[in-house]
Amino acid sequence: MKTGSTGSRAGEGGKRGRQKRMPRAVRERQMLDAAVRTFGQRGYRAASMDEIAELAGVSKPLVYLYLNSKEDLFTACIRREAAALTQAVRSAVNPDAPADQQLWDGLRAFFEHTALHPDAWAVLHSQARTVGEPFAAEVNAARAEIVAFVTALIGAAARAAHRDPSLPDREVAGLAHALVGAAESLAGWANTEPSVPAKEAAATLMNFAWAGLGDLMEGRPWSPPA
Amino acid sequence: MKTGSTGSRAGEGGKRGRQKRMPRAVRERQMLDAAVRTFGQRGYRAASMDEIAELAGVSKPLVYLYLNSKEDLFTACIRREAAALTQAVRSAVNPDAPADQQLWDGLRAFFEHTALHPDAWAVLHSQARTVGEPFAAEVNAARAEIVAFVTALIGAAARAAHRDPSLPDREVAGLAHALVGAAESLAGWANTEPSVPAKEAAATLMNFAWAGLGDLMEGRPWSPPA
Amino acid sequence: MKTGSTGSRAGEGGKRGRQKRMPRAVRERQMLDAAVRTFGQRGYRAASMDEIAELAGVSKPLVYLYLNSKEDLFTACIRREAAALTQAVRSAVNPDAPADQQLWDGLRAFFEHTALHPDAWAVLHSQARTVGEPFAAEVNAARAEIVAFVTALIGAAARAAHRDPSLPDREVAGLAHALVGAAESLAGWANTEPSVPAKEAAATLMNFAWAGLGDLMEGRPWSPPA
Amino acid sequence: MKTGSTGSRAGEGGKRGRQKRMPRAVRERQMLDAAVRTFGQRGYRAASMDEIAELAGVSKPLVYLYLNSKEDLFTACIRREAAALTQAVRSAVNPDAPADQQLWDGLRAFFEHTALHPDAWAVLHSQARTVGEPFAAEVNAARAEIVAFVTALIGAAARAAHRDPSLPDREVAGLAHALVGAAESLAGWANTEPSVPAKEAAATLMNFAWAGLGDLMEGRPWSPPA
DNA sequence: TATGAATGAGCATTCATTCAT
DNA sequence: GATGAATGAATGCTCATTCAT
Repeated sequence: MKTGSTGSRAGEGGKRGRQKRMPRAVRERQMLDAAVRTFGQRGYRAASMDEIAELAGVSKPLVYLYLNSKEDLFTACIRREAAALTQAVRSAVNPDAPADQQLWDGLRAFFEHTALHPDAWAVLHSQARTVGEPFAAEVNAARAEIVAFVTALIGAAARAAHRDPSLPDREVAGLAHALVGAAESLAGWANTEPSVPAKEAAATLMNFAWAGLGDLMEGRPWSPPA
Repeated sequence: MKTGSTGSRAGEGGKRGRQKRMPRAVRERQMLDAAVRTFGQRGYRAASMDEIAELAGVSKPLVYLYLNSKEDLFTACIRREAAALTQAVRSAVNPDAPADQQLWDGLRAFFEHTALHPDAWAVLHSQARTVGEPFAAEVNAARAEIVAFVTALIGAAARAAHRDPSLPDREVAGLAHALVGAAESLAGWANTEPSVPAKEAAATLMNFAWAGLGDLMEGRPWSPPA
Repeated sequence: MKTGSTGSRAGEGGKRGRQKRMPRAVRERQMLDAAVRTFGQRGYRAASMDEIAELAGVSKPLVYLYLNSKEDLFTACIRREAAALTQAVRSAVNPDAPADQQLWDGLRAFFEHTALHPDAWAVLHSQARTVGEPFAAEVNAARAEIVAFVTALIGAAARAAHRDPSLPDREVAGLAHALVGAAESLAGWANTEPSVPAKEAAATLMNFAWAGLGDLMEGRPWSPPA
Repeated sequence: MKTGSTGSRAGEGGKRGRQKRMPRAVRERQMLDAAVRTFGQRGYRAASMDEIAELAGVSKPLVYLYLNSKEDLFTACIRREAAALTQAVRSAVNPDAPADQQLWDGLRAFFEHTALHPDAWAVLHSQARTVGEPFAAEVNAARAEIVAFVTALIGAAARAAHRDPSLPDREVAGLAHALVGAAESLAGWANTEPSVPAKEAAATLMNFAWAGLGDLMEGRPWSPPA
């Protein structure tokens, strides 16, 4: 809904060619859209402010006036898209549902969101991992938030399963990292290969994560609730 | 002009300052080492040929003489490190062992290798994902090789489990991607957090992948063979 | 559209934030004040119109509306501050007093004024010397006026001393330049070093100028009249 | 002798148009010459690296390779020209001569040097006074060295004149500042007005400084020794 | 085999200045 | 009388790449 996949919104009238005089908030969103797209496709270093400004339909000075610097612009992209993604996942999950249901819902939302906003996903996933850049903290924070979310999910599920003692914390953290990594990888796979729908990707991962390869091989897949 | 018989101290003696006249193969390896290190730490765009040349202890023109261009140099890094990694994994796996043993051995080798060569791993994993760059093909090929390896492994295991019909090919491919992604993510986690040994990372992943979260929660973890 | 009778608090009341609707003369003085301060502290090139406008508490277009361009603004600063300085000096000097008294009074006024308005002095002295800039003429004119004043002073004194032939014009001009330069340098010194009061600076210069180093060394300083 | 007033040294042959492949030291001197000229004529901020590079007959990257940054380049100019000027003055003064002789010799050397290298003098005097710039320290150091030299001279003269107690230190420092300022001002005057030879400027200042205006008016000028 | 010298092209950033309201 | 929105044109600096030796 916000990452500029939708080219030009119809109805604003006429010629195209550099719309003039819009309120700051609108221009800022246009710039962020353009930036997400450019950063997503070229990477942070390779993206040029010229290209972003042009794609946003404004002059470069305006970009600087509103967003300060390339680094700040990128940080703003990260923040916006990370918030959008976590929001999408969070609002798809019912915290009172059983653990596998929660996971299933979250994964579906995740794959749907990443499929819908591939550039945003590229910014978060591929481009942002670069070490040494000053925004590394921002990116890691975003990822850490997701991992923490999953960690809590798994931990709660484990406790709910009456196990005592439950899994050690470090084990749980490791599992969360593994799960998130698997999801990231599958998201890339689903977007690259022609037509792997979000639901199928989610199902594959759910099978993998919940039943385990061992069960799958024995013909005991996990099956979607409800 | 001056035919240097022993003008400068031969061999490794002395202060270190810029060794002269060594065979091409050696020089090339020095350059690749420097390049992997620099690319791994800075990323492709941020790494400068100046820095690489200096770290390699040679002049820039020599780098160009031997390795042609920044792009070619990076491609060479990818190729070398991808080969090293796949070689490490492959040679740890006995194709006649049971599937879970094979997976276990492969994972251990993977985590050990990435822990041992973090810059190489960074080049393969983080830095190389950048789309749009001309070497994307090379990187994808390397990853595809690993995925194919895992795919074959899982496929064989499934067939060996007497299931009929076995899992559909696309499902298997998806599982392989998930597994590889989980491994990649865990490798980053193991290297970042203080002191998660390769073996533990491998065990965590093996548990996750083989037994599944469901089993784990019920207290039925996978246990290492032998 | 809305005819602002007393919509916003009139006069000086309230928080300070951007006073609306004041007479042009007042606004102009605010701008010049801000400009003198900024130019004095940053220099002509380094000062930005943004900073000046902000310091003046108005928007940039207003500055342009009233003062046309950066160059014109700077010229206006020069003119205002040069007039203030010469006025201060002139009005301190009684043209009927003896020459040394006139010089003494003028110097004191000069050092007092520059100590009181360091930014104005910086604009006149340091920042404005830049050759090549289009306002060089204005600055030189201001300085020339002071030199001419001193020249006249010295010339009159010489003639009054019954010397015949009096000092040649060029010699007098040179002396005036020397005296002005010495005063400028001492003004900088007095303002930089901690606590050299204007009066002391004036006395030092008066001694130097009137008695000469030779006399000083022989123990024959000039002593203030009255 | 070193500030590029002399356009192109004859004898290096032929076409002009970007001499190729010269040793680093030579190129560096060319760059400094060009920089002194440009900074002297335009000022620090207004001078562009492009212009300097072009005037030096090299490409901009080479300037950066050899001299690092605009700031460093300017600092190098200051250092070189300050050293040249102080050297010129120092080597003209015989420390065993009487004080007025020393002053006379020093002043002559000063006016000759500044007349010979007007751009260098502009860099030292006009352009460099800008406050807030990072090289202010360098410039002030250079000026402080000259002032210290003059201070020592005056102090020694005072002591040699058997006066007891001699002038207080602060008084001496003030006199030195006044003298240096007068010299600076006269240097500008001598260079601006058509044809005031160095010797005449020196004589004017010497009269002013040594005899004092009072003596001059009474017809008792200082007369050159020897 | 190996390098000091050199550059074309691009990039992030800033600034004085102007519309349209 | 006053301003939010917007830009053309520089400017400092870096980098991959190549000669000439």
